[in-house]
Amino acid sequence: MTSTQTRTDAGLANGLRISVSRLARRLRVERAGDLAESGLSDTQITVLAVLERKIAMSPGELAEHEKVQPPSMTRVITALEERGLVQRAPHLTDRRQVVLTVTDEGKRLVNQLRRRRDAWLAMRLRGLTQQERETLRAAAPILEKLSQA
Amino acid sequence: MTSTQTRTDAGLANGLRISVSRLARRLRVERAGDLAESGLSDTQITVLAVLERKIAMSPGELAEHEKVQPPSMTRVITALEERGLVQRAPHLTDRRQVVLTVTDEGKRLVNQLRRRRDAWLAMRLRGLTQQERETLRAAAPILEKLSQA
DNA sequence: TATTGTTATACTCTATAACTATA
DNA sequence: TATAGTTATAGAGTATAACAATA
Repeated sequence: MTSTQTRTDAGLANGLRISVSRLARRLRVERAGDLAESGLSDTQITVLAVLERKIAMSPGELAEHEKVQPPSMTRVITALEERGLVQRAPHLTDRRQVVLTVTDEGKRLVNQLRRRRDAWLAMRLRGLTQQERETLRAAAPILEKLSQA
Repeated sequence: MTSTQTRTDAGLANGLRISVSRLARRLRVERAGDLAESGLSDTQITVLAVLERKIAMSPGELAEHEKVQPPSMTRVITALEERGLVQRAPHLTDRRQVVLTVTDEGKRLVNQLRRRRDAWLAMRLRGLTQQERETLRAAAPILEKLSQA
């Protein structure tokens, strides 16, 4: 299975899809420990991380961004707020809207989780040759581009 | 975000983790349509695909492979059997065990889903330069290696 | 009348605990 | 007594429908 044919373009699509999906799955499994330890669900962590980067989003924007329905996002936000990780505040001009921001404690947690997630992969990367790391360095932005709309 | 620092080794881990996770997520979203259309859940499709490649596995082996508990796998298998996609048969020597095989209809469905999943990525790959595709061709087996234990 | 967000409720998937059959 | 699988039951997460407040 490791040597999936990637010579043809169709073969490349198949091989790349499998290897990317498999590594992503492994990354998820590796962070499962942190997930359990933090007591937050997968979506909760993702939302917290999004908010930490792009500040002051509304629940509606977040729901669309994360491809979940608004009521589901309400529950996620409520859970995060009860843990003191995010804060709801009224919108300045439109009082129907809610503005969300990450608390200092939320920021601390996000950065802690982020570092831990990178740690596993960084360790595995050290087991590669210099040449292989160069290849991945070149591939990363291309993978990023592929995922964009 | 696209130009995540990948120059340092720590930066590479972070950039690679993000790009791989994001593309995998995109691949999941893109196949969500097929998933809904087939009426099968994510795990059901995965199990069917595993069985189609490595024939005659037992429920217990599958549960371990997919990192779910045995009762969960029982439900997955039952659902697939009711759809006529897999078949349960008694083990030849140990009558406690169950042997699973994919039916012809199951094989047809797996191959159909597989082709459709590759189609989206193949289309995106055609939008890259020849040079970029070469880089990904070189990267795929390295990503595969990273995900191995 | 349209929108933003929430509450009420139901469904899907997975887990733990208890049980049956076989080794 | 241990193992393979199943049944019974509960919990987590998300969805749809109905509702409240504001534009």
